[in-house]
Amino acid sequence: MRIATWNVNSIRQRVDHVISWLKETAPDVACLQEIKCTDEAFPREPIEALGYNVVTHGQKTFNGVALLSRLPFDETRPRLEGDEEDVQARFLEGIVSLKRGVLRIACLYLPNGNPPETEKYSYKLKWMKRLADYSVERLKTEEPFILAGDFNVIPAPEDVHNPAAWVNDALFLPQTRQSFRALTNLGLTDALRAVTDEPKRYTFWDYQAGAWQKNNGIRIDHMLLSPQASDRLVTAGIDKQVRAWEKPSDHVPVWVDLDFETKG
DNA sequence: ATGACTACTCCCAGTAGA
Repeated sequence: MRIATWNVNSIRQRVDHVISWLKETAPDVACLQEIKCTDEAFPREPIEALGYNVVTHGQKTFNGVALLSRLPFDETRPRLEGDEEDVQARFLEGIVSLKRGVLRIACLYLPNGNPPETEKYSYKLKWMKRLADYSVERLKTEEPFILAGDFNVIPAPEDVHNPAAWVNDALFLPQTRQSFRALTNLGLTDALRAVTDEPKRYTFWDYQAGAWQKNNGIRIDHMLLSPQASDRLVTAGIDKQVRAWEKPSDHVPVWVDLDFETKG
């Protein structure tokens, strides 16, 4: 089965792209970030028409995440535990049943954190700690799960065109990368890096200054697999081609193929 | 280089993104 993630930078601007991409890549489950609208405003009909169940956790103007699944959801839950005061719509998990057992998919939009000397950065680091705490709890179940989304983390120098330009940025600061490694050190696998060491496998190119044309990109959209999901990893990829479409998102989709049997 | 581009919003100049 195929699981994918994509920061669409406004679902209302990008619904035609999402429809074309769903037909092309045909994920069983897709995680969307930055839908930038309320649940009521989400254009669910054209997506449901392709056979997807749609669950959203949106808010006006900013953030917002959605889960699309061809398999029915046993359960879905918005919000990352660990801070009742956090009202930003950045997390939505869903559970689907497989032929044997279940698979949990967490769709996340991790805070950007810039500028680093402000509370935006401390919010990012706290959010990453909450994500680690969440992962520790889920790992105890020994059931397969996936953290999929826009992590706003450049894990390593080979994941950025010009590392020197990013050394003081919240996406690449040592403490940010350390917090990302804290996740992988728990036993979660960076799916793309499990299948290739190739540098420059980017998922984001800025709209400005011809970044796409110069391949001035960064790899910040990731899929982290629990041990029981990683055991089933067949391959992973990046749908780079959508960045060349007309009026694109600045991010492109990332996906994994997992050898799980589905029901029916 | 206080830039560049895109999308949001009390509909338009200000904010946010990365």
